[in-house]
Amino acid sequence: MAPTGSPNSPLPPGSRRRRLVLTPAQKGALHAWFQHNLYPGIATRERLARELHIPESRIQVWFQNQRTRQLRQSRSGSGNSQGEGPPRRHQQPPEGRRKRTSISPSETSILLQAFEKNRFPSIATREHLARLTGLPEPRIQVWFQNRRARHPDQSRSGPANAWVANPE
DNA sequence: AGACTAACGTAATCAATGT
DNA sequence: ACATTGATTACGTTAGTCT
Repeated sequence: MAPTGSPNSPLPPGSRRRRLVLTPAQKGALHAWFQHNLYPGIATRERLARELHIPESRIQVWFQNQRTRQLRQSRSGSGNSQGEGPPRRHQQPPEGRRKRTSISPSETSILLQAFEKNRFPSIATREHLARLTGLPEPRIQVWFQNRRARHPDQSRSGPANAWVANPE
């Protein structure tokens, strides 16, 4: 039983974006920047994206993963209690964030419909929605993350339902 | 087969914007 | 002041690459 197949597939195949393979040159450049700043702002990330020919969202994820890697290595490596940088937040003036994306009511309506059908859209679906709305796919991914966090599956036999009772 | 790591998830929080 | 919601963080998990 349970031949080659997994007992259950939490995620349909092809739901993730294709994993990209970084060249040694790209990794080198990223590591170099990481040394200078663990928290690059949108301007730096966009510049790196242009120079390395990597989507900005992938740069952002690389820095996220890299911070975790370094912290993990710092800890388990040895009884290092000081010297290396503890999770010191940006000591330099923090670089600017991405400008808040404004999502129009009609765009929200499109995303909302998709959300009701599937709270975990595949990369193909997210890209489709990006075309429909004209919004960048990474913004759509974040939109779904925020939506899931703030609108838990209400079809659960939970509390007597106190959500938006619509006053008036 | 196991190490490494990009992609992705949640939870908490920061922060812009509108009322 | 406060509610809403987009953006970012830490950290754990999933799954593709490489040895």
